Amino acid sequence: MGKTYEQLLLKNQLCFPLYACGRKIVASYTPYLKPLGLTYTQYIVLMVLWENKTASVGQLGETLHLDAGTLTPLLKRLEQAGYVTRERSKEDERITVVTLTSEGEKLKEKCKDIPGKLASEGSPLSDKDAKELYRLLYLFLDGE
Amino acid sequence: MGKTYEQLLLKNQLCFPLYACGRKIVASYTPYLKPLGLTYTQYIVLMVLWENKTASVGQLGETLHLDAGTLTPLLKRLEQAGYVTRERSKEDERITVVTLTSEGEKLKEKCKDIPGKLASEGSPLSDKDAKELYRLLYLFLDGE
DNA sequence: ACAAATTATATTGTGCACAATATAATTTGA
DNA sequence: TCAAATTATATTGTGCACAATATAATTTGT
Repeated sequence: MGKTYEQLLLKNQLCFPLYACGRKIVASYTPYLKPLGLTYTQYIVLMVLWENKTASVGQLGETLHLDAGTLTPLLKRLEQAGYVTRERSKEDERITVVTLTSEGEKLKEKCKDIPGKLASEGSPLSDKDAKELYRLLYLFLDGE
Repeated sequence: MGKTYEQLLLKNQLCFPLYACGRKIVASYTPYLKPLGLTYTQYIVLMVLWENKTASVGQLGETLHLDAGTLTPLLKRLEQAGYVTRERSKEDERITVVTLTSEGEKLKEKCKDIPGKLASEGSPLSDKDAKELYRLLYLFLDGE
């Protein structure tokens, strides 16, 4: 194996574990979300709304790094399920305002123990390592 | 905001940056892969084959943490493009053996500079941070 | 004021990603 | 030995994820 190709080895790249960890996160939440009829992406959209009650499609996209092509159909499904409403802003009709319903608010109570349950499954990371991982991930996300 | 809900805050969770970084990795490779007609997942499948020339669907899945539902159609597309062949093993006909073609081998040459180009875009991480991130990600992946 | 540029969202199309199920080949055990 | 269990892959169906494009509303510049 020539030196030239060394960096093409899976084990020498940061990209693969990042990609794999991203999918592992979704997989680890799924057993807790599926009984509630939620996907992971729907869950993090709801997390934003549990903090703010209301948000535009654009604000959700900026917060979660997702585009309208992902959010529009997802929000329609959440609307169909009765967890949010979608209506055009009166001030600026280009904007679609997403608002949590009382049913959506109730879901917060059902979800509040999920992070704790996942933590108690025994994370392979110590508190110190988790903090460091958190720092490095945000450095990677926000940097450049 | 009651203490009970604190752990539901996006900013307090490790899951979101992991999920977002996974997608950012795919997005950062895409500009280099798309001109070659490849997706990121196809690229990492080819990386395994560039190392081994041949692999079963199951071996690819174990290495990349992907299941047959993802791999079968992806491999059919790579076969269609002429980069791999798929045939049942003579010894055990349950196994589908995926083999790199000479066209697939040629792609390795075209891809060998991609990691370097991405690195030169200016990673927000120092070498030391990148090493530490690598360690923590594999701890998270392999642990438990 | 009003045409051009910009902004915000929606739509369309392709390709993952994975759960659930199906199918065929191989292995195991009474 | 041969039925039951296991293994490896394929198929089906749902839901992202995102590029490319479309559309309608708003802003900008002259």
